[in-house]
Amino acid sequence: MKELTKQQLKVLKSVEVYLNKTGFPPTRVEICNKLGFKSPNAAEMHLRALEKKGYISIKNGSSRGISIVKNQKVFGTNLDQVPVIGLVAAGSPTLAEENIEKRIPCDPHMFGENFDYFLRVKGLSMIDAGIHEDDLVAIKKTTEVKNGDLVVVRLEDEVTLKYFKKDNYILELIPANKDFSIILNDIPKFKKGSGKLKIQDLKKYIQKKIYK
Amino acid sequence: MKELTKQQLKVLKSVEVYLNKTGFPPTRVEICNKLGFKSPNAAEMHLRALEKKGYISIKNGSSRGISIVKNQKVFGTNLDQVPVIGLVAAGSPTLAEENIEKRIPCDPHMFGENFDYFLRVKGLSMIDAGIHEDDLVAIKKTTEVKNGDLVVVRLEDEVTLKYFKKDNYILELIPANKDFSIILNDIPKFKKGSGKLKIQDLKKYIQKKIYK
DNA sequence: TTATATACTGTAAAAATATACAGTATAAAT
DNA sequence: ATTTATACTGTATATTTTTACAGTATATAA
Repeated sequence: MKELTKQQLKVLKSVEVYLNKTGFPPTRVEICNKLGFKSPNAAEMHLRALEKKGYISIKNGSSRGISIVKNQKVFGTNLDQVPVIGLVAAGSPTLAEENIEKRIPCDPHMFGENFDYFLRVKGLSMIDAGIHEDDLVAIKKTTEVKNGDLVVVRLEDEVTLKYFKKDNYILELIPANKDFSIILNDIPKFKKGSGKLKIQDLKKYIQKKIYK
Repeated sequence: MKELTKQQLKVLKSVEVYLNKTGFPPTRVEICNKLGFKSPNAAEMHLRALEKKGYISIKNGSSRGISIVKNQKVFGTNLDQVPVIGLVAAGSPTLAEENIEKRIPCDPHMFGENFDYFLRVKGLSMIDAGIHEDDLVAIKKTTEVKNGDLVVVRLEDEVTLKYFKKDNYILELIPANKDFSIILNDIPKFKKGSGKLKIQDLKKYIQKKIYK
């Protein structure tokens, strides 16, 4: 993404503000009024510069035909390639090449917050959470885990999704299927650095049955 | 929120679609082209009706000056009270007062199309569709049922959710749980006016686990 | 010194657009 | 039988808007 001049940034910001306030884009003259320009051509030239640099797109001949370009994906080429990792036990779901099932071109902000990869769900252990076999779950790496969060857990060689709950000295990892039993662990056995339990990732947004 | 006519809803949807696609609102003529109207005044009148009913706002004299009014709930006061009905067999889910579990203040257009009430799901019969016990399902009354639609079915005194499928003389009501068997019916047994089977409602949008 | 890029003013014309007015048609309500 | 609401067509016009063209001014780079 090319650098913007001070004035171009001003124009871009004023377009965004106008859009947020009114729900539709401004005209050249409206931009001029806002920024103190006296000629509509001032706005026009800044807009064309913003278009050339990929920050906005302009529909020629159309009034207010300005739209903010979110992800400067001209051909879908520079969409992020988000890796898909199978939840098939045996080792933690790392982003190492051998674990990557495939890559899906999509926007890592599609659920608002950023995420790092997709996990493909195997088995029926998450059925009560509305997550079914072959669903893709968007995973975000983090170190902050709250009670109730859905986390990716590796226990020995098994990798699963569990709800996280910690009350003082008791750590519970609750599956989302009533047919499965609750795994309940003493915290000392799995305390920080023990290497036995790793809460590696945290998940908030679920992507259901796309890209089979 | 006042009710919309079929055509007004079409216009509202087309504005939303245009906005999502382009980032700015359509002109009257563009709406006409999309919906097959031949006079810009057709769009104009629908837009003014939508404005009067509070679904959009229009900046007079401004090109493309349409914006979608998101939630006109300043205090949540003028939100519709949508009834919740328990799916507990024994009689069809009518809107009669004795069947209404409670009322939830919310926008009947929260899923785009209008709907009439919420149905609270009991049992596990819809688990494969991602619908779980105590989920609320938004129901829309209609007489148009297509194959694959999820419908509310009353059979004698039992009320359930089923997928609708009709091929010539065979009517299938398919549950969304592999553990349940498929009910398959000859159409003559349940033909129009027999009183045995009533496909009363049709459902397209699922509201999951809000307002417990 | 001479380009070259940025940043405008000022004007004007062509095209896009909103919007008013005059009708027609149909179904439902009174 | 008459009104009322919905749902348009068709035309026309004033206004909005884009956009091209001709300039001016200033700072920076070659």
